[in-house]
Formats: sequence, C-alpha cells, structure tokens
Amino acid sequence: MVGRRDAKATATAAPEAAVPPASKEPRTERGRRTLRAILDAAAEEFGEKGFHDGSIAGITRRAGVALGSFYTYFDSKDEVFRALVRDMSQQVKEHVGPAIRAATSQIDAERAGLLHFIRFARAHKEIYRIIDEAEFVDPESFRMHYATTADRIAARLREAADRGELRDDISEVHAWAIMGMNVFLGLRYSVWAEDADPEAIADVVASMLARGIAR
Amino acid sequence: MVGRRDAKATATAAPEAAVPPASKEPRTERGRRTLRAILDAAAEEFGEKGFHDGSIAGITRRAGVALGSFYTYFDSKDEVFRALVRDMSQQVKEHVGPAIRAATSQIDAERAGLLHFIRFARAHKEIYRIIDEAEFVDPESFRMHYATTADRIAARLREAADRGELRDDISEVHAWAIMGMNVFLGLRYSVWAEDADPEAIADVVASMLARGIAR
Amino acid sequence: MVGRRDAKATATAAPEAAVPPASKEPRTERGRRTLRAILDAAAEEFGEKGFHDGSIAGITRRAGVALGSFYTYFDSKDEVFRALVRDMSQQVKEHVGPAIRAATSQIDAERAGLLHFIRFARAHKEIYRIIDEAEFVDPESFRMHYATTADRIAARLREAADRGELRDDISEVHAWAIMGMNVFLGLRYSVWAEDADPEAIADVVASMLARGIAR
Amino acid sequence: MVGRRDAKATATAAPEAAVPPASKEPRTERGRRTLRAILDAAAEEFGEKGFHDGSIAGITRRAGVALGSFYTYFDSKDEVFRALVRDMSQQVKEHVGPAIRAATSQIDAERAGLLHFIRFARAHKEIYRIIDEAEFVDPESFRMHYATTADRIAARLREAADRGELRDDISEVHAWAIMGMNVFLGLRYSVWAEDADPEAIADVVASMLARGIAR
DNA sequence: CATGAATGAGAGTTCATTCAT
DNA sequence: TATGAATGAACTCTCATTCAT
Repeated sequence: MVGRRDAKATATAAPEAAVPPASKEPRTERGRRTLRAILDAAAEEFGEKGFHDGSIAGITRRAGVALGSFYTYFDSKDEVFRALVRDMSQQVKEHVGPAIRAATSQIDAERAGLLHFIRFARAHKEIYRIIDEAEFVDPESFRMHYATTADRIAARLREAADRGELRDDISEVHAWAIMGMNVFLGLRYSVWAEDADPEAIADVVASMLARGIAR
Repeated sequence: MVGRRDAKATATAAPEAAVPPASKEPRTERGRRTLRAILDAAAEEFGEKGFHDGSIAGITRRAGVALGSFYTYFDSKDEVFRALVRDMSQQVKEHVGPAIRAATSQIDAERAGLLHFIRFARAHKEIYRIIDEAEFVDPESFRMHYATTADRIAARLREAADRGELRDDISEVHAWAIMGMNVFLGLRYSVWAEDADPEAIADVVASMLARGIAR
Repeated sequence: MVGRRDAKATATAAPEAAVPPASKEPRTERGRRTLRAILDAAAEEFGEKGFHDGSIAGITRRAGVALGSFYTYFDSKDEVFRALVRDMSQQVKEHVGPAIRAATSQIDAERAGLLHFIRFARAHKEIYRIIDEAEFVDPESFRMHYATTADRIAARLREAADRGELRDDISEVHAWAIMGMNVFLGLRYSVWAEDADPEAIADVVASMLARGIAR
Repeated sequence: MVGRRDAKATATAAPEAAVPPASKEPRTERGRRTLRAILDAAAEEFGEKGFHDGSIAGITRRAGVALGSFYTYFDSKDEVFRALVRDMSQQVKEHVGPAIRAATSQIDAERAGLLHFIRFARAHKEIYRIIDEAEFVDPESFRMHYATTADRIAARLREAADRGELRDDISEVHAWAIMGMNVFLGLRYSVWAEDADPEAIADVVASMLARGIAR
C-alpha cells in the first residue's frame, strides 16, 4: 500500500520537490486554484486526524470539490501525504534558515534556529502530526527530512569550528543532539502547551551550548 | 520478541499498568501462556508493520492461536497497543535506571543514561515504531511516556544542582533538551544504522554537557 | 425471576413440553439447582435484551455458573428459548384459567380473563419480549401458543353459545378478536404504562362484549 | 445502537417520511434508481429472513448492486430497517384510510378498516415480520406505529360518539381493543392462512361491534 | 476538468459451541 | 458435573480508487 516508492524520488530532480507530481500539474488557472485548495485541505485533514484516520473524502469536503477531483491531481492518498511532508520540510527550512544566517556568532545562530523553530511550530502545529507520521507512512520522506536537516546543522557547525568559533572535535553527533533538542522543545513548548517564553527557552539552550551544565 | 514479561505478567504487582485489562486476566496456567504469546506476537507485528498495517489476524497467526482467542485477553486492537506502549516504556526505565543510579557524578549519570538507552534501542528496535506511533494511536500513553521521562530527568538534575554538582539555573528545559538529544541519537545510531560506537557517542555528549561546544 | 417453576420441573407430567430436553434432565439435586438458576437467568437475560442481543455468556453470568455448564442442560441457545416460551405460555394459562372457570356468566368469564391477564403481564413484563420474539426465533412455539389459546377461547365461547348465553353465530373469528384485544390491552396497559385501573379496563371491554359500541 | 433518532424526522417535512437520511439523498437519477432497488430488496430480505438473519450482503445481492453501495444510502443496517418500518406504517395508513373515510356509518367505517387491512396484509405479508420485529430492533418506531394508529382510531371513535353514533363512554381502551382485534385477525387470516373470506370476517366483527356477543 | 455513484477487498469484532482439564 | 479457554465462521462497516456522465 505504501511500499511502491519506486522511480519517483529520482524523478523529482529539483531538491525542493515539485509539490504535485509532474505528470499532473494543472494547466489552467482554475486547475491551479483547485490544486491549492486540495493541498491546504489535506494539511488540515491530516493535521487534525492523522494519515490513517484522515480520508480523501474529508479532504475534498474541506476543499469544497468533488471526491473524484482529487485524482485529477494526485495518484493516491500516499502521494498527497508525500507532497505535504516535503512541503512542510521546505517551509521549516525557509522560515528558520534566514534567521540562522543573520546571526553573528555560531552559538547565537543555534539560538536563533531554535527560537524561530518554536515560533514556526506554534503557528503550524500540524507539522508534528505530519512529519512524525511520515515515519510510518512514507519512511523515505521522513529520513530525507531529518537526514538533510542534520546535514545542514553539521555543515554549519563544522564551518564554525574551522573558523575557530567552536570546539574542534565537533561532529555529526553534535548535529543530531542539537536537532533532537530542538524537536523535543518544540513538541513540549509549541504543541503541548505554550506555557513558556520562546526567547527564554532559547536563552537557556544557548547558554547550555556555550558552556555546558556543569557548575 | 520483547522479553522478560515474566515477572510482571504474573505478579502485576507494579501499580503502573496491568498489561491485560483486569477483567480479562487469565485464571489458568494455559491462559497465562496464551496471553504471553499474544503479547510477544503483537510486539513483533506492530514493530514490523506498524499499528495500522498490522492486523489482529497477523498477531494471532504469529502467536499460533485462533483469531478469536485474541479477544479473550483484549477488548480491541487499540488495547493491545496501549498495553504494549506501557510495557515498552516500563522496560526502558527498568533497563536504563540502574545504570544512571550507579554513576558517581551527574554528568556521568547522563552519559550512562544515553549509553544504555542506545544499547537498549539496538536490541529493541521496535521501540521507536511502537512508542512513536502512539502519538497517533494512543496520545494519552505517548504523552505519559515522555512527560514522566522528562520529569524523572528534571528531578535528578535538580537534585544534582542542589548538591552543587550542576549549574543552579537548571530547569525543565534542560530535561527536555537532554531527552530530545537521547531520543534522536538513539534513532540515528541504533535504529537507522549502528555505525558508531555507543561509548564514543556517549563521550561526545557527556563532554558537551560538561562544558558546552564553544571553544 | 420467573417464579414457580418448582411444581412443573419435577412433574413434567403434562404432555406440553418438558422444560429441559428429556435427554439432559439433571440427576442430582445440585444439577436441579443449576438448571433452575440457568432457566431463571435466561428469562431475565432475554426479557431485558431480547433473544439476539442476549447471550449465553450473559445467562451464565447471571446464573453464577461457568459458561460451559450451560451445555450440560441445553443443546443450544434456541433450545432454552423454546423452553422459555413454552413455560411462559403455560404460566399464563395456569394463572388466567382458574379465574375464567370461576366466573358465573360468559361475559364475566371474558372479563376475568382480561383482568387476570393484565395483572399477570404487569408482574411478568418479559412475557411480551419472549413470546413475541418467538415469531422470529421459534415460529413453531409462537404459533402453538396463539393457536391453542385461540382454540381454548373458541371452545368456551361455543359452549356458552350452546348453553344459550351467547349469540348462536359465535365462531373462531370471535375468539381471535378477543385474543387480539387482550394482547394489545396488555401491551398498552401493562408493559407500556400502568396508567389505568385493570378493573376499569376489564369493565369497558366486558360492556363492549355485552352490547357492542353502537348507541 | 438504535437510539440516535436525530432531527431528521422533523426536518423532512414531507408527510411520506424521508426514507433515506437527508445527508445521503441521491442527487442523480441513477442514484434514485439504486436507492429504490435497495429499499425494495431490504423489504424482501427482512420480510423473508427477519432483521437478524437478514444481511446487508443479502440485500445488495437482491438489489444487484455492490455491497458498498448500500452505505452510499444508509448509515447502518439499523437505519434501513427503521426506514422500512416507517415506510410500511405509512403504506398501511394510506391504503386503509380512504376506505374508512368513505364509510357512511361508524360501524361501517370500522368494518371497512378491518376489511382493507386484511386485504393489504394478504398482499404484503412482510408487514408483520417487519413491524413486529421493530419491537426488538427499533422500539421507537414500533411504539410510534401503534401509538399513532391507536390515536387515529380513538379520534374517529370520539367524533362518532359526539355525533351520537356511538356510545358516549367511548375511550382509548376501545381504540386499543379494536386495533388488537384487527392485528390478530390479520395475522390469522392473512399471514397464517387465507382460509376465510375477508368480507365475512369483516361482517362478523362489525356485528360484534354493533351489538356485542351476548344473546 | 469536474462530479459523485459504484465497487469490493479487507479488517475488526462477536459469540455460539466445543473440549481439555 | 463444572470450568473457562479456544475456535472460527459470519457479519458489519470503511474507504481508496475507478468510471460513466
């Protein structure tokens, strides 16, 4: 059901991934509007109910189009989901990236990354339901998301180390550790409850990265 | 296979979670054996296929019992899953706890926690599929698992801070950060690939906790 | 609770139907007690839930015996039900018959029949659920119940006509009409609501039988 | 299970009773044909086998549509049954009502009611299996059917009494008595066996209503 | 392109009945 | 006799996907 992950991944050459499968891109303006409506509706539906409990009927109902119209734009339920995961992944990157690049020190960059991620997650709580569920629905996208995110973090840490800003023994482990911290802090302080100030949380983590937690 | 369910199932002494619903506890020895077989089979089935693609029929087939026998011990598919999540949660705690308590310093304790968690996850890769999917299938158990884990970490950090071992501004945020690091490092170095030495990973993290990553 | 099953169970002399299948009559005193418990429990269970929603497990639970014990006394679910229908049928007859025979005039006899039937139904509301459902579960018993009841009524009307007490054109139609009236008045004023005095209802019907409803 | 009696009944003002739930009314001609086929098939299936032994598969097989198509028009097995009971109830009323209104005297009206009811029941023997089983499957509809029927009878008897055609002490009891007679005579002479002339039966009852059965 | 009816494989669940102890 | 675990056929309901209009 979910397995056929065949040629598709390679086909979508662009790293960002064309949201609808190339074969079904809308040709008319009307078509573009319908596609967007379906995509937004899918984010809502899966965000609220998850992949398995969400239904195509639910998506088209939200989008205000006929059931059959779904298949004009997507080949299967799996496919919208895949498109959605890539889309969300892309959105996080676009939202957080600039803030990181604007930082002056690397510690400050990591602080900014967490801060903006928490803010993004507060505005898009579906992101957890969607990306996390990809672990079960579309492992390929799930891996891709975290692998590239970790790679990006590792690369910038490496550069900072090379610049002499960070410890020289910096490694992939540090990247995964930082990513894990961020994800869980987002889960706790964005999705579960917004009961703490994002700036304060970012401060705590920045200080911890700067000098550890030992006295 | 999930392993030592022996002590628990018989005793059910632990207040935390009677694995089968009280109303359906087996009254004969034969019944106890069947229950154990079903539970182990469920861990296998869900670990391999996930909750939604796993089936009751798959479970009973693996367990070598008739389809209907499942319902002698559980009221629904959700219920075995719930039982399994609680069980795994309990197992992690039981496996990692002693190592933490045996440590001499608090940094060492956190190091030991991560080390043993990675080892546990390598031996029980299903744990990710099962606990993570609980976010969608049984949010209650999912929250419970991470909330209590974070609480436990926070409590021991606090005590260490009070003893003067850690920074005094230690908080819940640190607990969630550490938990997130551990979970993601486990995902990367236990489930995805065992391409690094657990001791080495633990060393990196311990050092990072001890003095941060700044030069 | 259904009540005096005592006299009958032991005697079973009447050709109408040994309540438990002859092949399975209990031989010990303990057995007799268990049988009685099952029978009473079945009347409760089917009276409350109906035949299809009632279950063997429900019966044995109420009776306080093991599930398997049911099959020591009855061959199937249908069989208890059959036994129950015959039993209730018999009980009505035994309860109403004497009152009818004690009447001085035939109109009075019909009045007494209705009056006692209403009273009986108020004390045994299950009778409707059980006998009526027999139409679907055990048509044979259902037909038997109403056919013999109608025959009995027809016979006594005929005799009264022969004695000169009733119109000479009395027929089976009258018997069915009277039975139908009684059943529906019982449904309305015993099962649905006890919001009218049985004596008053009986008076109305008696007067109607005596001289019709025309002015 | 059967309880949810939404707002539908009131919403669908149409006196005929919206047979399918509002939310699922067919929007195309093809849909209307399918719905009708399913409804007719359900009457057959339940009429022959009763509610519990009848199956959705049996209905769709008779209707010549796919199993899933059933759920395009009804939410559950209970729901078709409910629709059917209301439908049959309506049909009896529509069949018998005109004959009653055409009568010249009230005794004649009751005679006509019985006569046409017997005829209707001969043509639609399913009516008994369906309405009677509603007592167990959908008590609400069952009560509704008999309560409104009794009310209708009571109202017309009352008017006749006010006009001076009937005894002045006419009451609800008379209405239930007449309804019971009719139902049982229909059972006996329409469903069980058509071994008597409906006109003759109606004559007997009319005479009984006119002047009673006493000599 | 859009529509919505039709399809049918598939899964969870129930429960009467059997049987080993 | 009593017990309660085991069995598996049967059934309802879901929903992704197809297709005629």
